[in-house]
Amino acid sequence: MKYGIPRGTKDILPAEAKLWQLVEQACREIFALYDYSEIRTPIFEFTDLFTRSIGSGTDIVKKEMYTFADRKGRSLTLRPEATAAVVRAGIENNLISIESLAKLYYLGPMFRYERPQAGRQRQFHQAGVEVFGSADPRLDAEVIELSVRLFEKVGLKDLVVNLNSVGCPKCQPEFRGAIKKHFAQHISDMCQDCRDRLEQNPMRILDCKEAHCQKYLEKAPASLDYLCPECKNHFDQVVGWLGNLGIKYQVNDRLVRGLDYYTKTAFEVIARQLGAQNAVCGGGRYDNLVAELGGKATPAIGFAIGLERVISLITDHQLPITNEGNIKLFIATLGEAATKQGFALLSQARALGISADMDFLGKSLKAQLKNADRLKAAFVYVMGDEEVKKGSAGLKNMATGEQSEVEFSQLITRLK
RNA sequence: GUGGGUGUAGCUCAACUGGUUAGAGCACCAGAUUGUGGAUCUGGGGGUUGGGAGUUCAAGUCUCCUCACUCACCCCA
Repeated sequence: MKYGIPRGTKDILPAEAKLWQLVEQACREIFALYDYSEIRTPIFEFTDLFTRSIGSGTDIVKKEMYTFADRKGRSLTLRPEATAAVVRAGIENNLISIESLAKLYYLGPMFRYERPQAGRQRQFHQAGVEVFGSADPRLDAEVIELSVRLFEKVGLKDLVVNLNSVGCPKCQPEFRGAIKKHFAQHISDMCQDCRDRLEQNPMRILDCKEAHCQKYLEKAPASLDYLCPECKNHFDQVVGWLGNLGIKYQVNDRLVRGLDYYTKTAFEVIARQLGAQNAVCGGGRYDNLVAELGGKATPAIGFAIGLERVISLITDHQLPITNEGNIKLFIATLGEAATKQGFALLSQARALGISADMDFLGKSLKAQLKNADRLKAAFVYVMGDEEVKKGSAGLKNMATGEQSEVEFSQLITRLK
C-alpha cells in the first residue's frame, strides 16, 4: 500500500457512518430539547488560546498539541478541546454576559498527539455543551441530567456518574497544601510518577493506579473536606438537585480533572466495559475562565462527550441499528435502447423524490437483479428493447416476487 | 515518551520440531437458467506470508532492523 492513514486517525466507512448519523442526531435533538443552540468554531485557533486556558503545565499543552506556524509565522494549533474556542467565540461575538444566559453546544473533531489505544485517537470527536452567565447549581444538575438523558436515548446502560468538587481559588491552595503535607512523609516509598506529581500537580496523586501507592491514598485528605463555605454550599445544592431530578450519582472525592480551568463541580460519566479509557463524558464548572480569556467575569459550566467511546459501546452491544432498505427502485435493463430509456426514467424518479439506481457496469440481467437484492431495493423495473417498443415493462416487487405490467408514464405514480 | 502482544487472500483463520506448487470458510465474479434476486451445485479470479537484511541446501516458520496495528502506562473524551 502506497499511502496509509496517519496514525491515530480512522476512516468512518459507510456502514459505520450510519451509526454516527444516528448518534449525532440524538445529540442535536437532546440539546435542542434543553434549549441549547449550536455554535461552530474553527478547527484551529491561535496557540495561546489553548496554553492560557488549558494550562501550560498540563500534558495536553506540554506534549499533545498539533501546533504549526502558518505562512506569516503565526503559531496555530488544531483544537485539542472545544471549550476554550467556544469561550473565545462567545466573548468576541458578545454572546456571553452576566445579564443573560447563553446555552451553546458543539459537535466535531478534536486533535491530540498521543499514543493511540482503546478509546483514544489523535483525531477524535466530541459533542459538548457550555452554559455561560449563571452560577446557579441547578445548571450543574441540568447539564449532568442532560448527559444522562442523552446516553439513555442512544440506548447505553450501566453508566455511572462520578461527582466531585474541586473547589475554587479560595479553597484550592489549602487543599493542595494538605495533600502535599500528607504525601511528603510517604513519598520516598511511592512510585516515580507520584514523586513527580507531588511537585507538579499534587492532586493527581489521588488517582494513581500503582498498587503499591494505594495504601497511602486511603488516608489522603479529600477535596470535599477543604471546600470553603461557598463551594461547600454549592456542592450540597448540586447534590440536592440531582436527587430531585432522580439522577443517580456517586460522589468520588478522588475525581480530579486534568484541565486547569475547572472550579467547583467536576463530573465524569464512566462506562466500566470500556477498558482503561472509560470516561464517555467529562465536564464541570469553570467560573474563572471567561475572565482569564479577557471577558467580563462570568460563571460557566459545560461537558464534553467522547463520541468514539459512545459509538464503540453501541457497536459492542449490538444496540439499535435500524437497517432499512437503501433504495426504492432499481431499474434493470437489457440492450442499448432499454438502457437509454432506463437512464431517463432513473432521472425522473429521482427528481420526484424516489431513491433509485441502475447498473453502470454492463452486467447481465441476472447480475442486475442480484445487485438490486443486495441494495435492498423495494422494486425492480425490468425492461428490454421489446418493452421500449411497448412503452411498458414489468415492475417487480422484490419482497413478494410478484411482477406486474406498468407503463413508463405510470411508473412514478405507482411508486409514490 | 515507556512497556507487552500481534502482522498469512477483501474478511475470519489454517500450514507438525524450518521441507515440495502457502490452504479453507465467507465474500466477489461467471456458468447451470440465449431476458429475472435470495437456495443449491460447478468453475474462476485473487497473496512479493507488512517491508528489508541475515542464518541455512531450504524461511510463512529462526535472528536482527524497520513499519503498522493493538493493549497498557503517562494523561484524557
